[in-house]
Amino acid sequence: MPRKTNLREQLIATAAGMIASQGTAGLTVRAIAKQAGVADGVLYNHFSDKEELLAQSLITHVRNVEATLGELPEAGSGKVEANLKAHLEYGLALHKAILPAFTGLIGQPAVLERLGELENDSWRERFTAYLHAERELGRLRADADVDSAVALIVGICHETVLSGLLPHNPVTRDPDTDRIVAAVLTGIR
Amino acid sequence: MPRKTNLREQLIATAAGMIASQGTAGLTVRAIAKQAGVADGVLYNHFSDKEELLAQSLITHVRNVEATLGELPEAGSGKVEANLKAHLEYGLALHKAILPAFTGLIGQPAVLERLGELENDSWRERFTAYLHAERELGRLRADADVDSAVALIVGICHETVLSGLLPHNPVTRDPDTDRIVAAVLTGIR
DNA sequence: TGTACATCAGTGAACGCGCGTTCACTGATGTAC
DNA sequence: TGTACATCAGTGAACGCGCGTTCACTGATGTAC
Repeated sequence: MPRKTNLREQLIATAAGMIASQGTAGLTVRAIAKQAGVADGVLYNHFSDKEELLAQSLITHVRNVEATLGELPEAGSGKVEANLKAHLEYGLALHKAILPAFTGLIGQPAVLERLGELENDSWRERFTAYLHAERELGRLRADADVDSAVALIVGICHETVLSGLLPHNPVTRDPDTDRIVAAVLTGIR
Repeated sequence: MPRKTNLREQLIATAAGMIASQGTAGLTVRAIAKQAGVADGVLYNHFSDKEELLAQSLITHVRNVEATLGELPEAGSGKVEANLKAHLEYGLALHKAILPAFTGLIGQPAVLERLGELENDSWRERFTAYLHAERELGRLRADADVDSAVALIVGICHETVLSGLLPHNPVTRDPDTDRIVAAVLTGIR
């Protein structure tokens, strides 16, 4: 095992990896230290407490996930259906990788409050901007309620991931993104 | 304080009330016992362990919430817009009251597995049935993708509640149900 | 180059705490005569 | 009716455990001469 000079970064990377594979629920400082191959107490030489390590690791985790996701399409290029589908699938993949880590922290706002530097729902903002641009280009109805469409699409991302986390559901399949896109574009009446 | 003959029911009612006001995160058996005005250990005379009490209390909590919500409209009656809005507002109120209790348990599947007797997303099922009925009555397009519409509406309920729980969002307003309904009915293109 | 000392990141046993859970005990209530 | 005993729901101090955190100590490394 190569000796890293910067133990702080090593601990963050290790914790981020553990968050990715098992979430934040039940994640202990001892488990992180063992995984990193260092002593239990060493984390307090580099962080004020567990929460600071967790907050930094969450940020790293989110960035790691975003780095694996492709680019989002530009307004005006290609077909609207395909672009909408790409945005939806991006959001689904993003939330599937990220939401479990955050839901495990719902009882502890202290960690979440340290995440200010993580500009949060940047995907949602980009998606909103994309739809506004398409509307101005005339590729969506002039009176289309873009903000509601965003809320619907973002919601289905959360809903899909949450349903998978709460085992009370019989079967949870990923939604058919083609059909969702069609429904949002066309409506049901 | 009136002495209840059935301490088991008293403990469930007390815990359900605490779940309603502060969720399941950080809920301890001592806090429940204190709130109920009984000894710490008495719960083990009536339940096998904390999880059994929690599971029963969750069921009671859900039923309490459902009892406060009004009736859902019947297909064919009134206007579709108003009916959809009523379903959406029902779902929003239901999830706002229920989801926080469940998200606090995401790390502990043991409790959730004891909830089998709670027929779970009965609202979702009724909503799906409602939309199918409206389509057969000709009040929705014959080729309307009802299942996707359900997924979108359910999703926005989860999304709204979750955004309120995760404090990383600047402002979380309840969605404008009229606009959401219009967007789902009409689409954006 | 060799030696003595200072530094300081890293160590891991130990601490305090809160949790779920246990169990010897209490004392009100029911029963037998 | 009165008395002795049995029952048992309820009590709460105590237990074991895992957690985050601390801190006296180690030992490799750098520095001075």
